[in-house]
Amino acid sequence: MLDIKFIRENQDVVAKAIKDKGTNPEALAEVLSLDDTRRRLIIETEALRSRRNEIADKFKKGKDDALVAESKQLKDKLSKLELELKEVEDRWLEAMYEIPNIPWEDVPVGAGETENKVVAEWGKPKKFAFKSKDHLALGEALDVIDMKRASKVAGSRFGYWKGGMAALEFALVQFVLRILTSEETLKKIADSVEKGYSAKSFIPVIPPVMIKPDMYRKTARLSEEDKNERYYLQQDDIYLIGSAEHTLVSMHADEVLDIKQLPLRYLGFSTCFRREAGSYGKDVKGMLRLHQFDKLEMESFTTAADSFKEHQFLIAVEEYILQALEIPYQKFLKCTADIGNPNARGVDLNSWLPGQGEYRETHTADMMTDYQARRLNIKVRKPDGTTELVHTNDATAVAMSRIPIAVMENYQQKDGSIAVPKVLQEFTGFKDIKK
RNA sequence: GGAGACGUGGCCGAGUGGCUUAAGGCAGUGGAUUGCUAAUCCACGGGCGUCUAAAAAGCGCCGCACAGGUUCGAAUCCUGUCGUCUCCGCCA
Repeated sequence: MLDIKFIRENQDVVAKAIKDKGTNPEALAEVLSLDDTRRRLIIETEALRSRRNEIADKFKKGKDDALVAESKQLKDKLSKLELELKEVEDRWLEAMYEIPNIPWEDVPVGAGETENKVVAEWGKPKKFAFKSKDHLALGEALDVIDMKRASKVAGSRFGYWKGGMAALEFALVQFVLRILTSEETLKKIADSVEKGYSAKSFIPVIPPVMIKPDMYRKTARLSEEDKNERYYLQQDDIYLIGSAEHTLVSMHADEVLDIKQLPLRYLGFSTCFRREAGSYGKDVKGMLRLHQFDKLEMESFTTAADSFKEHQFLIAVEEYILQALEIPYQKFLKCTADIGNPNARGVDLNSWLPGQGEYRETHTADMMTDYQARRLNIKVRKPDGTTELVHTNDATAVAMSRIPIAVMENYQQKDGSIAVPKVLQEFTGFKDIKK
């Protein structure tokens, strides 16, 4: 959510953001008109309350029947006004959620995914001296993927990872955990962003995978559109998370953080749940798009001054991981329509998947500025004693079905076996996944 | 799932219907004083509205888990919800 004062004073900026992001064009006018009504009602109710307090004060000296009558009358008027005010405020808040975050200055204006800009490329697609296969063919032959039985048991878009590939996931977890808790490694990465930038370790977290509706709303990840994508457990009025981000960012709701704690970095490991309601017919083959996958997610809380650097830092971490795994990728600066409502900026890394013959999204980094923090009410106390909203950043460390797929397809060998990337071998304890 | 206790500011903690402008303490920030440090003293401390070009100051309203209710008046009484703790039950 944006600051209403900012919206009032910068209507042209907000209107441009709405246009560039392609969100509801009515929202701005609605917010402003509801805001006018809201403030008018506030003034009226406060006048009545003020008079009521005045009367109550006089009763300290003695009772007065005329004043009792007046006060009773005030109460009637007040309860009507307060009801009206609450309705207007609810509607205003709904409209406020529809106003998107303002895109950062370097975000390209564009109407969809195809207008994202490639800003960097690392590695080259490998040429195989034999006929390469996709992960499903490889996995079924090696008996490390079983989608047929998953479909019998759970339905479409589920899979079993088995044997060597299940072990590979645990190896990836340990590998990433080691990098993100090593200040020595992080220092190199942080210095690449800006000499001397904080190399503070990430705190590993295993967060809840369920979240209350109200809290979900406040993370700006439960818009009407988002709801189609979420699993909701009616019996318990609770949602399954789509990413660890959702329960990590809300962890500090209604808190005032000490500036010495910042940057506060978490590495969350969780299963992620997605209905994939809008993706019928897309990626139906294989493990690329599932209802359920595990993910290591980075989440940072920083001051406003550091948030852009932190965003770059998280991207640098993502790149470090892909480079260590020797997976070729392209780096995209996402355009206004593709970054999403709460983002000020977004960067994707698309990894080369030989079996698909294309680069596919494996990482995403979101810069949220104070958009999430405002509704979650997360602040930081600055050295001068005042408080300001924190800025939040989130980014993928490793998304499990996609990186394992990238490993399978990039590391496949002529005999159909899969070589384990060097950096993972100490964690798997084996060098190949064979029949 | 059952029984009980509890939920007050950044933190601790008093407050059982109007003497509360939420006491007092700790931490923080600004200032005064003092060779330095420490100590002492004073002030400030959340949100919204109003005023303002913007702010500050001022004024008003709200704020004692959340939502309702009773009352001229609620942190205080009542109801519901959520959460925490203790015990019992169930359970990996």
